[in-house]
Amino acid sequence: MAATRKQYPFDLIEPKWRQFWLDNKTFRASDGGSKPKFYILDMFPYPSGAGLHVGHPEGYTATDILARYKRMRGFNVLHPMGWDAFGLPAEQYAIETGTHPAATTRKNIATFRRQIQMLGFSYDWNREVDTTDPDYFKWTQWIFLQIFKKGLAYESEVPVWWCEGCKAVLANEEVSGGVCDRKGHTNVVRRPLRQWVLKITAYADRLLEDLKLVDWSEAIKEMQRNWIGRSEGAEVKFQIADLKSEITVFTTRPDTLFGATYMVLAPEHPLVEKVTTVAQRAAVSAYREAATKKSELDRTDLAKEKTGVFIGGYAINPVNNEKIPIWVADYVMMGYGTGAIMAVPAHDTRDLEFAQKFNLPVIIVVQAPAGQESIGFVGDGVSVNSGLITGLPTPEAKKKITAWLEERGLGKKAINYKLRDWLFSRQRYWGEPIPVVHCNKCGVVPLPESALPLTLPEMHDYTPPASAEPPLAKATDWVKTTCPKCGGPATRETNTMPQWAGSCWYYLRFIDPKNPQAFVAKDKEKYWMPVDLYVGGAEHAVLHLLYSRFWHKVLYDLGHVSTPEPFMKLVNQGMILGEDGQKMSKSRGNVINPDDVVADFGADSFRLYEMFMGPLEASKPWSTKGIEGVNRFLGRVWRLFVDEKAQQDFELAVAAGTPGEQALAGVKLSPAIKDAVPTPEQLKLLHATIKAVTDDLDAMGFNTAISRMMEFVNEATRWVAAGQPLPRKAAEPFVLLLAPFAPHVCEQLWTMLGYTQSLAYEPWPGYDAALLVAKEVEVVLQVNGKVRDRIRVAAGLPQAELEKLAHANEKVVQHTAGKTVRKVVVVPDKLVNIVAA
RNA sequence: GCCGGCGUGGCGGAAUGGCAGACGCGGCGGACUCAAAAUCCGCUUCUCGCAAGGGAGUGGGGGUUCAAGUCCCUCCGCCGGCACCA
Repeated sequence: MAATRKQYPFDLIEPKWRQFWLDNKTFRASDGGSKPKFYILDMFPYPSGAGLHVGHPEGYTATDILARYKRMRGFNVLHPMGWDAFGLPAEQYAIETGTHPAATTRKNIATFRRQIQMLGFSYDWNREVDTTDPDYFKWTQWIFLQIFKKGLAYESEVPVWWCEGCKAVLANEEVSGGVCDRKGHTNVVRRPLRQWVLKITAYADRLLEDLKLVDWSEAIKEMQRNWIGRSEGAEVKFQIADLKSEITVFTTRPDTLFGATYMVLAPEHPLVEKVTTVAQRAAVSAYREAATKKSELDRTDLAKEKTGVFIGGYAINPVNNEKIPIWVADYVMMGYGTGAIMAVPAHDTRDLEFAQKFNLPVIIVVQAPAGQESIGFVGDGVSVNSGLITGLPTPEAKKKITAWLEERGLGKKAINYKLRDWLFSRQRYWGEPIPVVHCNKCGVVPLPESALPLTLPEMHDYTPPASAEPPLAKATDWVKTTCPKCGGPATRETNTMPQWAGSCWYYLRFIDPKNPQAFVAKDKEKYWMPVDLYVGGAEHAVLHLLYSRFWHKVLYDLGHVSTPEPFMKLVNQGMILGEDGQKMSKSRGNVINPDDVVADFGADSFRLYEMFMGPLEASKPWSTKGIEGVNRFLGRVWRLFVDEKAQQDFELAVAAGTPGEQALAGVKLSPAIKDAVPTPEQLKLLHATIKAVTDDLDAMGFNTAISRMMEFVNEATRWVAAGQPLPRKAAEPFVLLLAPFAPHVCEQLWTMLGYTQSLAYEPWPGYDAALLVAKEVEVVLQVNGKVRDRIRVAAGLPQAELEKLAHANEKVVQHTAGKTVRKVVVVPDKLVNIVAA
């Protein structure tokens, strides 16, 4: 590309307008006014050292187009950008090189800001936030204190995932199958550690329930539902034979209680020790030890074959007083329900597999519907062999047996969630310090608000102590403090917050980014919230969105925010793959760098291409040929508008060394653009284009909107080639339509059209529906559903008239000859279908 | 295994149950040019045919309908999520 001629001088146009927008603060949003508000948000990026990736601008371009469109439609638009800048890579880099993470972060942010600004996004840069800025994380800490004071933060000894590779504790969500999600390390082990945990489970029901308030894709809602994993059932107590203890199990199928033929405890279950008989002791301890080791390695590998050991003890089934054996098996997890189950092999796939392997009895207690085998049937049927519930369909049987248990104090209705409390502390340096101290006298004491922000101490050595203590433990001067309550000696908390913390509430700070009195002023919050549209990658479908909804609800309960949900509409952009159709990665060598693309084709082409590739939500491969195509389109637009002679002069001038700005100013409007009256044909095309682009934008159909504009340009080029003028009344609205997509070149064209102000707030063109009504239409004539001819007729012809025309048509006659007409279907202005046999 | 989503030309992708393949890429042909590039114009689902014209066609099979890429059933494949959740 470098050697070939540019389609148009984007290299001069684009920097000029970017500077103009920054200098004039064109996109500053005011916190109020008479216009309706529209808050359109991108998921802010982690500014990595690798710089911007072509995947980032996809969502950013989509939101930018909508932000610009909404401004033109008269909305007061809030469209901000910032940096989710705490995180491990900067800390790793610090460990390797001694560079302070803050310095690395500053540098990376500068790169990201430059690259994002290079694309001409209409962010209100006065609202930029950075999660590592003490003025920002002061409020992250403040919110933590509100959560703490509400009793939703607690300390707990938690067996955590410790990654030997990262030298760091990972959240459950960061480990999959014993492998570290961040870097792919495989040496991840469990160790118990004192941790801060947030009680997100207290909000499980509302997080689930309120999904119906938001306009998100069903797929994402479903993912959240699955993650929360609510299931209704009962807790049932089983007496242990010859012991005073009892085992409580959780089951979703209390109706199958009569079919329970054994019980299983998780290997970690505290009762295992107590119930194991002397004879079984050796076997049980060996099994438990093996299970722990396995769980340290790769749990998913266990999914193959069931294992377990009989522990010697028996339990009494409360419904029929049968003695059933108690086993220990690792297919029961300590972390879910009560860590113990009643096994009903006839109606649970896992129990059946286990029972078959160990020859345990299988008793049918649910009759499957006709034609289905009852053994292994896990759906709803009719209870059999089940005493008082025999003969009842499953839902009623559940209700009745639960009530029966409840009356006798043997059990109760219960609800369980897969969702666990949120492990909130990290043993890292580069995160928000948790603003509490540990006092020997007073215990855990929150810092007073006046002590915020609690900043990180300067350190030279960021390596964690081998003890798995956080690196902050090494900053002894910082750690030593006094208790805010009793004034006695105390130590600071050395854990820091996870990266999720800062991103849990950034959308609120954008509303009031510099407020020193509050995390957000009440009136501004009320004006801007909720976020009308939130766009980001699907990788945050569960965690980020769940955590931030949780914080938002806590703030809502405390009266700090006015809406129960933060994000009204959510859209996930798809991934951009490499030209080979594979995920972009350095190792594959298929990474496209936005800097190169912008240098070759300009930001407008880059934006336009990212939108033209396909639907926003789909994954699609990058194509260099494709971007050449849209670049060509913008070239056609340019040539449609500029005077050919002036363009040649411009090129000569630039070649001769005239400063670009001056040369550009000499480029004049094409003489074909005149104050002429548009022809009916031109008007029709213009209005059809306006309607299509408007409708497509409202539906976020960016790719099809661009197609429509291409069609307009193709047609308009033909007019001009044929010597027709391009009336201003058609040219100007077109520039406005294209402006949200390719703002730089459109601003330039707008200037050439004689305007002295930015087009950013020009009213969006309207269309006249009456102009779209065709006078003549093409009607398809079908015989037995096959197209045989097309005829042009006046629009609005009555059905009988159309039918008559069809019967008279030569081609139709050919295909109906010798047949009897059975039926005729007429769709006015569209088609006639003659059914004949 | 379970839950989502998706299968349309050589490629990216369009199509409120009513003309499948808009738009772009690529390809072919033409104009301009000494020539090339750039640009402009035309053609381009496959197949039979010199043509006129015919036939087939939206992952496979079945169904509903005058009419199905679109709705229903079933199977296959790909992508994403969860994964012994009791």
